[in-house]
Amino acid sequence: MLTQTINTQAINTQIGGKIAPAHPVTDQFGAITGHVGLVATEFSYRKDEEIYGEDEPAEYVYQVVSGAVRSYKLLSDGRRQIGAFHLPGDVFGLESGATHRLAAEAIIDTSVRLVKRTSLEKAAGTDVVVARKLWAMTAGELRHAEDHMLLLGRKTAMERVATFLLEMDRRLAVAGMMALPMCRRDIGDYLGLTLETVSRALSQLHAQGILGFSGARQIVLRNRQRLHNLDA
Amino acid sequence: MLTQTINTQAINTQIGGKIAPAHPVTDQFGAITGHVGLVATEFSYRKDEEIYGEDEPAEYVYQVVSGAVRSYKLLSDGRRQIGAFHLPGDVFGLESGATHRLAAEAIIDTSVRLVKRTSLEKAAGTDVVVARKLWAMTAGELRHAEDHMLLLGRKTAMERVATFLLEMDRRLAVAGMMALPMCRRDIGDYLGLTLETVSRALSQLHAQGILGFSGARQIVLRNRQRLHNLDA
DNA sequence: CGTATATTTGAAGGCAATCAATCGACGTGG
DNA sequence: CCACGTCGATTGATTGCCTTCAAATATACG
Repeated sequence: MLTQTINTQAINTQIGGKIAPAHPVTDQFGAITGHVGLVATEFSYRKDEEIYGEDEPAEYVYQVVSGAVRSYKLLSDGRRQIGAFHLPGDVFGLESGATHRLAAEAIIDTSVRLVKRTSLEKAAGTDVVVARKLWAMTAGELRHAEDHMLLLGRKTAMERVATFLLEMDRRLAVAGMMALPMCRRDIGDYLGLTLETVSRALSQLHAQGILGFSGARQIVLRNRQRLHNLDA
Repeated sequence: MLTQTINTQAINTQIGGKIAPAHPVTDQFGAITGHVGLVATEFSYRKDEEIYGEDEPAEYVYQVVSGAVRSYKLLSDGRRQIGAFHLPGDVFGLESGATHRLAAEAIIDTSVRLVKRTSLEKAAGTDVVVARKLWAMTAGELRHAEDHMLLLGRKTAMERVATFLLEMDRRLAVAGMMALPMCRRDIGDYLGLTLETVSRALSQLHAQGILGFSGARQIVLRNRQRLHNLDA
């Protein structure tokens, strides 16, 4: 399963250069592992590979090094709701309880760092700074979920797509351009829409000159203000 | 503003008899205040009174003693998404950051107990048990939000109403009957539907004999199994 | 008991889903 | 280098579920 075990300090050194270079302050994983000297491990998943299943015991906490991950729930007939996308630098799979409440899959080839949940629990039991950090990370996920409930319950299709584009622009734009790792179906399952509706909304935004394509997943926002206006 | 200040121990004694009699184990507020001897205060709100606004500084953490509370977000044009209902025994308004992410209003006349957020923060800084409890409470809210995203993004109107009824049945049924504190509009704004759609779904369930009414807000579930089947 | 509010029910319309076909991008092998 | 095949994305036509608009009925409260 696990390919290698390396010293945390070495990993933290890597972070500055490789992970989330745009947001060095928000490397929450490193903040924890660096603080208590936990041993982190690296591991890789291929496109569409499951990382963990819904209701599975939460053995590890993960941080995306490269690639992208989707967290989702399924209904019995296959309907899927993606609760979050995890991009380089993001921590996912953190649970206060014993099991994962959503399943996680690699969207593309992805490498992660991971630490045992029990190690974090133990560290939190002796170090209030770690405990505070774990709480803050869960609270951050809750904030995102609350915003997303508003989107899913009350926004129109165009508003949802506008919100999505602004979120992705904020999280993964490099030089004004974003390379989406996920397909239209993933976007639809994140926004509570069908892939066709997502495609139509993007086409409409393209026709209005609000965004440009260089391939279906390479998008450049040409007018963030108008996108904000479409976002209710 | 605040009507009285009373000893925590006395409050905890009250809890057993008055608050959440059906779930004495899950009194998380008492677990904290009892542990570190925080001073709790009681306060009352009238029907439809605001308890705090969205993005307001989070000065207090609350527990419903009696009544009911709705937490919600608004879009600029007035569309509303209720994220959660808070019933007797529930803690709400707990934030890891400095501000409330949702607004809160009393649905009916409501009394709460509250403690200063800074007191809890301080307690969590010296007592890892308190810190762990705060994390667990936020994680519980996150779990509910994740379930609710699935409902809002992927369930049909009838499935949403069935889910709602089973949730309320679990949380506030007494002797097989539930007295809903909230109106149809609140239910609709919780489920991402209109009040008319909620009403039609309830009428249909009534016509099928799955539930009975004694007044629009007094509901008795006559067949939980069939309701579960409707819940995907 | 009367009035205001909440709920139910009906009729019509609209937005997104579904069903279906074409287009385009990418990787492979000839 | 290009033909081919596959998967993903776009576009079109139609359907349908839920919303909107409207009115009647029920409930709560002074």
